[in-house]
Amino acid sequence: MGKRKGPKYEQIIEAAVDVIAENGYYNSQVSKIAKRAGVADGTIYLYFANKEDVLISVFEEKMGQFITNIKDELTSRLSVEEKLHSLVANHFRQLSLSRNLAIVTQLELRQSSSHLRKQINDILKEYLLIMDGLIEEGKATGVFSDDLNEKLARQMIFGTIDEVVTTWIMNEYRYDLNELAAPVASMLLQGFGANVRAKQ
Amino acid sequence: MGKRKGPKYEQIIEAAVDVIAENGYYNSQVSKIAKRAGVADGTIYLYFANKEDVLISVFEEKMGQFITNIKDELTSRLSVEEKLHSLVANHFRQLSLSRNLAIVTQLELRQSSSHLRKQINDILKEYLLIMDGLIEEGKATGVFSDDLNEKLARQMIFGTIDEVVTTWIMNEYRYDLNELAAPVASMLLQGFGANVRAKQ
Amino acid sequence: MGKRKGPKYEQIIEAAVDVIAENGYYNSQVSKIAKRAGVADGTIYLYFANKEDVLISVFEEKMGQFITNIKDELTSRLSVEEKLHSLVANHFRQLSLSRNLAIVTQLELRQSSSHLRKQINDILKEYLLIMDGLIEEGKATGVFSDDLNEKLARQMIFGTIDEVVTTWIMNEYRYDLNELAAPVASMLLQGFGANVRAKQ
Amino acid sequence: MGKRKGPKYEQIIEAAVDVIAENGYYNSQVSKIAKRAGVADGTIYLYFANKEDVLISVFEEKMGQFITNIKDELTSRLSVEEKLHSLVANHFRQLSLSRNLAIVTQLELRQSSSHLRKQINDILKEYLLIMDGLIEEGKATGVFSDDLNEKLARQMIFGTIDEVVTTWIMNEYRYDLNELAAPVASMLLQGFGANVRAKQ
DNA sequence: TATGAATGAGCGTTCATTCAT
DNA sequence: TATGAATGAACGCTCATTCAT
Repeated sequence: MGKRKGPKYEQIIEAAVDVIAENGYYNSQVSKIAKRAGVADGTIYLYFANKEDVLISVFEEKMGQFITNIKDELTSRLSVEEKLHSLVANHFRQLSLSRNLAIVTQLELRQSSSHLRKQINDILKEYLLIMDGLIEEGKATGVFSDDLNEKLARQMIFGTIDEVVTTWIMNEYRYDLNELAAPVASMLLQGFGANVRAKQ
Repeated sequence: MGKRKGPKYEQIIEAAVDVIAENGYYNSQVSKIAKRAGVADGTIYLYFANKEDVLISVFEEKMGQFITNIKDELTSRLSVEEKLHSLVANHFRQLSLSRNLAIVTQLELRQSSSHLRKQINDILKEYLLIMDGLIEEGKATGVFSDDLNEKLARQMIFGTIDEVVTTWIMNEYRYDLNELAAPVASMLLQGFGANVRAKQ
Repeated sequence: MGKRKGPKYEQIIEAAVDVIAENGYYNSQVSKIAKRAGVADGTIYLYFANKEDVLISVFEEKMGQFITNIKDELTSRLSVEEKLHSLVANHFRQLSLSRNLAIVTQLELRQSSSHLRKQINDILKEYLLIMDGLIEEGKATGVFSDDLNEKLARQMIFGTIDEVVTTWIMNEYRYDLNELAAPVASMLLQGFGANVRAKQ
Repeated sequence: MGKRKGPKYEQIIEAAVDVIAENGYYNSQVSKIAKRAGVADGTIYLYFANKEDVLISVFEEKMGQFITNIKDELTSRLSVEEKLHSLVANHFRQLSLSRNLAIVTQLELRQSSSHLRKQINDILKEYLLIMDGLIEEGKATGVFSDDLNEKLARQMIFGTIDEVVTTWIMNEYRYDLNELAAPVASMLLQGFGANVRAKQ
């Protein structure tokens, strides 16, 4: 169990995302995922320890790539303001491009047991660390207020981004999520004490 | 079914909150709630249509009072800044006072089926409308930027508050949530273009 | 329990017939019968030992009157042929007049446990004895064949009448059951060796 | 669900007949049938859609063979009188050979919901059509009266056979059902106007 | 007598997981 | 590796019956 290799592993992950997005978390039986992946039910257990392991792996794989993409853009030499905007824009862009992934991470996977969600949070930690670094840099460079509470600032970034994406899904993608990156980043920066009047 | 009265109704609601907080949403069987409430399984069905109805009622009852409390404080003649601070502080205070309720609303109830969450959203709508009113007032009185995106602003308020509370729970209440109301409100106001330097 | 008196007893019996006819045997809960009878659930148990007792009593009361009616007409001085015709006609007439009773005795009560049906059979015994007497008389008077198997003859009478009524109900009363009394009696008599050519 | 194959399907059908015959229709839980069949509860649902489907299938399988057997004998070149006798004798013989089946079809399955009984009736229809054909032939060949009501005649055949079998079961098989075929057929034929004195 | 709120045993069905092939 | 038939524990809900008032 837990041997990660071969194309089957990927097939199952992809199938899980699609099945969960289409049927909802609690209608996503192992047998349904197996069928969609084109493998037998039992095969799932050759690649994953159990159903929960499949779901965690979905998040791991997908969020791993997600975070890598965001990191990649941040390494370039950008101002803090540009970095925050880049992070938000990248976050929105990636979820815009894969609505199934958006549904799964924003809605369906949150229905999982609190135990599973703790593990998901661990995976998210790397993403949060990126935000932490960004805030630190903002303060160090004098762009953000000295008295800014860093932890709260990060929670504000994540909470806002998260809520904006969720609302977009709940509104059935009726507007372009990408267009919200600029105003969202602007509000956040302003909240942190950066002078962004000009940008808005 | 669905006759709301007597002490049993309240007992069941309270039992449900405790059981869900302690066992998690998907480990909260009807029989467990009944036992905790000190009634027979069947008695649940004299007061509620089904299990889902119990959960919706938990949210209705608790959120109803929650929102009423927040509204009550807002009717006083306060500035927009004071109102936003009051809202955040009140939100944090109420959840500080009932950790089980906090767990249930922030973590466990989100595991419910999307069908149930839609109903929960309807209840939340009233809360969101309060926020909308506040933002409108802020723009009308010139406290907030003219070009503030109202929808996004509300999502920022809700997303931030929500994330702050969730993080507090995930950190096992290791700090005082109430002390975060002022900085959170301040960051939000600043994000909306209000001049709040002095207050912080 | 089992005190048979007062108008409530009758009310409950009547309510049971109606409720069973309208809802079917397995949708006829005690509470439904009580509501229809205009009494509390618990009151049923002041007049009947349990639900099964209600059902047996329905059959007892209704079949008792049913059989009495048939007996009354048979005491008159009629020929065997006339008596058989009278029995069939009377049977059909009574069920024609109360379709709810017909549904209950022909369809719904047969869904009861085999235990209950044994008791129903005991009640029917009196009716069967009437038929037995009739057949005996037919043989004694030479109207029926000497070698007629009396038990079988009775089963033929009952089985035929029963099936004709059931078929009539299954066909939703689309024809007049009463008009079938003459041909049915005629077939039976002929089957028993009576010369009924002229009558048909 | 509903995949009919392998020995398990047969096992479950046979187990159902035995369990129903021994415990009565409403004491025949799925778990009891599964245990008797030597399979897990869940296995039932690999072969049948639900409990009702098991019961319908019992009737389908058993009645299907029952009717086929009767048909097979009727295709031979027999007189109408012989055919009717054959039908009755065959009916009696088959139920004599499987008392559990007799109990199930005559007593227990009649307790099923009217919905289920409608489906059972559909299966029986083929049997009734055989009887219809027989009666028609009787009239066409002048064996039966010209003025015989065909519908009633069929109800007489079915009602009589049915009642004779039921009575035999209620009398706990104390006599040989097969011996009743001749007199029953004779009575029926005579009732239809056939000259059968000689045969009896 | 009469009430009706409360009881709790009982059951059909699902689905994650196993294992013989 | 891969299969998929088989497993059986688990749970929401109903309803006949009781009993305090």
